[in-house]
Amino acid sequence: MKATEDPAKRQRRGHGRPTLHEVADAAGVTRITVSRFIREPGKVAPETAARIQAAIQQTGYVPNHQAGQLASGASRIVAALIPNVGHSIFAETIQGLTEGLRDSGRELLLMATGYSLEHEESQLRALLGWAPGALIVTGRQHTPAALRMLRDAQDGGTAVIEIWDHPEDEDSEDGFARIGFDHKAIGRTMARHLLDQGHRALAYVDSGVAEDYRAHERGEGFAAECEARGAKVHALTAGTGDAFDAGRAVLMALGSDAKRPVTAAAFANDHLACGALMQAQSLGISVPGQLALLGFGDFPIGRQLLPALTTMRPPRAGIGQAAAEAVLAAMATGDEPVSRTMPCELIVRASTVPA
Amino acid sequence: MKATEDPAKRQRRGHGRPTLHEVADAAGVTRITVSRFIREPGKVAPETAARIQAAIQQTGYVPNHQAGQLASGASRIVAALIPNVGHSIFAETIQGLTEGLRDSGRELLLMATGYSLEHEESQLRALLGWAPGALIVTGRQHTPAALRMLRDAQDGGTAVIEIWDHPEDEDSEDGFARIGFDHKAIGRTMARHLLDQGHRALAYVDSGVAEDYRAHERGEGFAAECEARGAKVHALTAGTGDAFDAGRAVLMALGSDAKRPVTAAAFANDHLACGALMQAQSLGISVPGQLALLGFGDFPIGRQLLPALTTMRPPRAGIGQAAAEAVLAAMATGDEPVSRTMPCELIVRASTVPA
DNA sequence: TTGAAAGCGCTAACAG
DNA sequence: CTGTTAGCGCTTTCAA
Repeated sequence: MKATEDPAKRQRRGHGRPTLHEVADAAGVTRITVSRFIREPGKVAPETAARIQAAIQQTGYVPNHQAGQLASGASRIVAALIPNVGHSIFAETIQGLTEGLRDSGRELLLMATGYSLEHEESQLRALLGWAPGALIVTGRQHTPAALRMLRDAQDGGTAVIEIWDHPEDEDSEDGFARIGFDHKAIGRTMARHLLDQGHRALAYVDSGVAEDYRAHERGEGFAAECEARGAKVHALTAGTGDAFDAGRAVLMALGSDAKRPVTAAAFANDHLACGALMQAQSLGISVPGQLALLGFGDFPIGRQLLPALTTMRPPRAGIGQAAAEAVLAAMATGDEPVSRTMPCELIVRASTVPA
Repeated sequence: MKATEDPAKRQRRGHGRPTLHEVADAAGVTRITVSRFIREPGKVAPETAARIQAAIQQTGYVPNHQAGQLASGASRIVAALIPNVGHSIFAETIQGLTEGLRDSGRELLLMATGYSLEHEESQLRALLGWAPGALIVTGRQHTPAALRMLRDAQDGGTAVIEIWDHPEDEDSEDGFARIGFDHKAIGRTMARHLLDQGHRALAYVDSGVAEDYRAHERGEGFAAECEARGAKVHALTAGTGDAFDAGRAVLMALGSDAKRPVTAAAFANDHLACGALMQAQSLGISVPGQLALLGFGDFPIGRQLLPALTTMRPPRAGIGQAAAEAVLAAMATGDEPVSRTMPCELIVRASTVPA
């Protein structure tokens, strides 16, 4: 037994921070009254409230959410699984999420899957341990075990949402709310735009990230539309390093292959397209005269180049905000969150349509 | 008393998920044995382990971290406060953080402050409620209340780290470990590079984000070095919209002001500098002949332009990884985390040095 | 308006 | 190797 029987920190376990009990002592009430004051200040007598308020200030009390959540069973946590937090497209979605959650009294628990379904599964397990009130996952592809966890969570009252993917066909329903758009349909839109300009020999340049199935699906839609209209499509895949460089490399490949007299190319994202555009400029290839270029994502740089890049504008931050709204509503009402289609807009600029 | 005495879900409160107790029943042992199996599988007899493993599978048990942390007092949470999650510079830091934390059994609780110290304070309060084992905040400027919370947390054994700022002078020590670099010194380096090229009339274009004091400090260092070497410095501030556009606008302002015969300009970030560079191209201003341009951040686009942009390369993801390592080490040993200078590298390209 | 009793799900300490 | 006892800090009835 230590001689240091300092009354302020005589706890045996715990983390030594002030608890409700110490605030209550300092205010001359019991713990429950302090607890009430924190949650429903109106239900406490003004004088008591003042004393408690002072005691909180004086002790520097910070409520312990773990204990609170454990006791109440209500969860304040919103957990999100994102492929890559550093990628500008998802970064803005997360920013939208954090903004949408701000001042809602909810906290965001975030993990990056690195586009790996296996990581997603293990991280989902870790996340579920926090008994989140809501779960936001990217896309609709999951391992069987992850799917089961998501279903169990939803059955247990957790709001589950899949973002960045919302196919139009009923066949792909999996019982979870979705916020996003149909990537195949977007691929079709991209093809349609180019076909309407009269192109008959096109290319789709896919992302080098093998697990980015959404980019692949845009390619499928693109190819389907081309074929439906009797045009030729070539499928390429970009490299994985710097996206601008990868785009430049793709353009070289496209140009050096005499068997591919492509007059228009669509890309999995704007960075690839911008790289190709800059390389075309270096090579003196006229855009869109000799080659039309179409991107996806509407990254700021695309607007700055000459010619400016035609692209699809997805609601990057909007998806995050919509997801925040949806889970907040679901957590408030107890209902399941509702799906929402967030449309993607075609931004026509000079890289596909001559001035 | 309800008639529905379904043995599987007869709990009164709680969230209805299976608990240790149900796993234990299914495995024919007591809760503590299951708990042990989960934390230290080696300390359980192989046969028992197998039965427990099966019971976990069968029940779909997920450990409740809130309860675990509450009981053990040990925290698995790493909380981080970042100005803007969507900004590419911080997005990569977060990505570095999540990667550094992966498979460590820690979870990242993330909040964005929007560059506001008031937000930081209130979010810090919310974060502290989770009794995080580590706290990562951006920069060394905090409100007095936030500072007190950080100190209290550190005194209570929480690992606290400030990232993206690590001044060299002792005067600015505040007792927290820091991972980053000295922004004033970087500003000096930037100026030195331009001064060494013979420039005598320079400009520093500051960020339009008023609260980004780190960009301001780079400007201070820049100005100090210029003045020390008897050169003239003009201070400008960029607009707040699209950074490329803001950079373009700055270049127009610079060019149209006859009283400012500036021959070199440094920018708070690469996007501003790239905007200015592209605008110079549009206007036929020769870079670096008539005007040398210097950025900060080493964003990928800077390498692609012609001339390529000279810039400072900060360890964007590296800071996140280093922070992860530092807090993991501190949480493991119980010591305070250690500071680390992450150097920033000058990348000389053609926008300041003619080929 | 305030308090007492009970318990959320888990783990530390000590036995056996 | 396994179990018992006690309790983490808070909130929910229900009662005063």
